Amino acid sequence: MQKDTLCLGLLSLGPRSGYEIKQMFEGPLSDFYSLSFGTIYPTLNKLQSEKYVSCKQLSQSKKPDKKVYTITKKGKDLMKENLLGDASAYIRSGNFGDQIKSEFFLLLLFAKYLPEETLETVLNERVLFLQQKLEQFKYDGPVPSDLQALRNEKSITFIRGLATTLIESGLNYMEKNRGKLY
Amino acid sequence: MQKDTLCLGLLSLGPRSGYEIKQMFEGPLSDFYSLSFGTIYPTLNKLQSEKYVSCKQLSQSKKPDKKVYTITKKGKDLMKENLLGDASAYIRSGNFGDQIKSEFFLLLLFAKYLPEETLETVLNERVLFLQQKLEQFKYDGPVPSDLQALRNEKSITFIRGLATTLIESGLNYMEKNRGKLY
DNA sequence: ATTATATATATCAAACTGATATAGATAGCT
DNA sequence: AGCTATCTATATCAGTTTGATATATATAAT
Repeated sequence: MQKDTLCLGLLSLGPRSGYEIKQMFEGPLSDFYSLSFGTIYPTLNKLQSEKYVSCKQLSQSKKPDKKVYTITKKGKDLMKENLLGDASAYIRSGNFGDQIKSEFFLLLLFAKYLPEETLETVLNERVLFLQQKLEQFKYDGPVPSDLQALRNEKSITFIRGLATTLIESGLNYMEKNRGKLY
Repeated sequence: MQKDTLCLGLLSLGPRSGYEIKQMFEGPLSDFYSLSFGTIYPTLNKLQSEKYVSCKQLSQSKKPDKKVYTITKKGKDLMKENLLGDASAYIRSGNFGDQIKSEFFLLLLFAKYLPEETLETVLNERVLFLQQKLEQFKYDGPVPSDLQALRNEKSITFIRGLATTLIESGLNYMEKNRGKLY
């Protein structure tokens, strides 16, 4: 997805600063996508200069100033147009679409070059790690207020449920079939 | 995973040209990882100049010349060293690890901006697409001989099985819960 | 006092991709 | 025979993106 469309989409959930957009990528979106500051800040500047977002400079008492961006009518129109135009391309992506870029799968591919006890440790730690992920996805407690907007999206509920299901069946498969790697 | 380690790993399965390594990424590895020609060719040149691989220029009668690379003892040692050293980092990656980069999940996140009939089409096509993927992973027929080496790896059997399981439970979830998106 | 951490924006070298260039061969169509 | 398309094969490069670093202020912990 174009960085422009993505930033507009996140701003459509409510006004935010670049730093806060990054926090979304590191929090609730961290398993699905990310953009770096090096992409976010130039994108917001470009969107502002082309009037897709407006910007208010806020002086905060105990924190540095921040620039809060709000999506404009023009920006919402562009976002909708881009989503519609590119929807068909996104059907074939990620999490069994084109690419997963899984370093873990690559490591398994070359598992025969690891000492057996290393492989054992690796698989044990992977299981632990996935169990932790599962807890994270299942956790329904309070989140920082500026992230609650995301949490409340119907689509986030759907995606969290899907992620939970996928991790559970992956864990199950690993526990039943890890013997095949030796 | 470092491109060096990855290329050495693929060459450890048998001597290959840069073009043939790319074919692996576009064939049996396409759902898990990829590198472009712009990365593969410079990497092979660097590995050769540092004696991690040797190179034979082959004149072919009906095709362009090709450079076939073979991993050396020094190269195999480096590969094993790197795999061991980085193994713990790869435990927390992809397919529920750090990042999926799923354009499809992003599209769902903004599903409310799509007309209802578009969303319906998108979900239907995603189901069809995943069903096709499932067939691909289940297919056990003949593959080009230079890719058979990969197919025969124990780890590939494990990973294909895992992918099949994940797609199946993902499909199942989507069919049962798609109503939650409207 | 010092170190660590958090908020906040900005920049940049290094890495990587996607596209394009080059070149010989084959295959199908008219 | 000529034309277009596609495949094998290597190479290069502009444009994009990341990961790291710089800058600045403030709080919390040791």
